[in-house]
Amino acid sequence: MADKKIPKATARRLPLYYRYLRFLHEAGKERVSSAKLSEAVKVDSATIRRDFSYFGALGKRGYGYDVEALMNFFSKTLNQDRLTNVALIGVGNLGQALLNYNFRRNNNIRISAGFDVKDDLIGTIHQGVPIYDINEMVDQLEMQQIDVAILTVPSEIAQEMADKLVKGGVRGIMNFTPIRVTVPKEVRVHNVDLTNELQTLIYFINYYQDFGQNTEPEEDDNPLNDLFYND
Amino acid sequence: MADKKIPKATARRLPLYYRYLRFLHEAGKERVSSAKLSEAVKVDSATIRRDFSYFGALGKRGYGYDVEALMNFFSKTLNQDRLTNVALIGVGNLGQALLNYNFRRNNNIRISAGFDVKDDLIGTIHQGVPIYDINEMVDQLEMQQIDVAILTVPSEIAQEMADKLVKGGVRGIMNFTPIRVTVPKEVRVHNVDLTNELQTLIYFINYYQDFGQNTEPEEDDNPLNDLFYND
DNA sequence: GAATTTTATTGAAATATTTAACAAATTTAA
DNA sequence: TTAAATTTGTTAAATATTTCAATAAAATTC
Repeated sequence: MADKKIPKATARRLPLYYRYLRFLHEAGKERVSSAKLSEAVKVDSATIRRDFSYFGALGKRGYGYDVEALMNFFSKTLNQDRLTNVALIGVGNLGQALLNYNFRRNNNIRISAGFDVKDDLIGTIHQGVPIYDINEMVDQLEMQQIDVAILTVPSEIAQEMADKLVKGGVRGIMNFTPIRVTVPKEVRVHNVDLTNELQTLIYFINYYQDFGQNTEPEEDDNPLNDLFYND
Repeated sequence: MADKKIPKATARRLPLYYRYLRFLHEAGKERVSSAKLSEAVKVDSATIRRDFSYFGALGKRGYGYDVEALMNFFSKTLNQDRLTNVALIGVGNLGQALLNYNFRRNNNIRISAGFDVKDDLIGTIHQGVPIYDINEMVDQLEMQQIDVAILTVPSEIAQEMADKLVKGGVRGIMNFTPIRVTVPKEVRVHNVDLTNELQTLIYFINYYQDFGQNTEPEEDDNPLNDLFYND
């Protein structure tokens, strides 16, 4: 692995590259260029080459990239060569949808334990995943050595649950609650805030009509392309 | 008021500010400082002040910001002063969870129509939302003047559905499929890729910890950079 | 009412990220 | 075999974003 610092923006794109490489591999493709990749993942080809270059020279000039080799490289880089167990905290509405979602299908990630407070859920098995009492959470997390959790509980108990997760040794939290939880700096939190997403989208379509991703042939110059927000 | 362009990074944080202002208002608070806000939303106070300043002088020196006034300002800015109807394309696993999710509770956003191919869904009402045949989609979108859609269909038909959405006049798409759809540049797509999220999280906890980069002040992290790839 | 404190605003500096440009390596075609 | 075409890797430039520092205004305290 490269000993240079990987920019966060680059890190966030890696799964995207990885997924498309898997697709190409499955389709029997042996080589791919940054230009072709760019088309599929909608990231500028210069950015792709720049991203790859942080990891060293992965391609060949005049040739492109070897699909299988690159796929394997990213598989390792993304820890997809070993199974990652994930805990689901809160088996409610969204939680159950995520259980069904089945991350494992194309990935070495699976939800291996669920936790809830509801008596009628505790002790049951959903989609093959056992649901435990939240009181057992710290113990179970330690015992099962789980270090990633998905947090889908009511806002009111989000921080409390985050504290328990930290106590249980979890190092990464995917937080679906709108609360920005406080955790020690060595624990990583990714927030997925669906309401925020929608509001931002609505804001953008009203004020930034020009910046949508465009991959279609450029129409002629649109004065809106330099629209400024005035109010 | 400022006639400067609002940075996208700023725009993405607006809903976060808005939500916390609503909370403060409900709690009867009349004023708030950028420092206090910073604590709750986990964004550096300097960034908050800078963000606000793009919209003009919203606060008072030595005092802070008037909660109600600021809340109302953002309400307008985020179009929360009028109802936004959203279409749900694909009433499956995740789709139904989103129907239950009920964006409307604290927001002027509601899913007002669902679309699917399954006969047993078509014609039914879920959470008060009528489900239509996907063949009626273009017509219904036009008739109901819906301009935002949530896309939760199987990958294979993601592009096809996106095309229909565009034809129906939709200007914003929240895309839960892993496919990066191609749309005209005036249509905005926000990608929410749950598998990507998890993989990135796993990458971060493994890679960035090994390299000791977890001491950055940003550890609580700028949550809003996590989701979007299409900028 | 003067002194002190708080805190927004603003411009500038520091970081981070994306895009552009192009030499070097390789492949392909003639 | 050689010339043309392709495509990477990398440096530099351009953008975008965040953070810092200086200042000024308002509010509070004494």
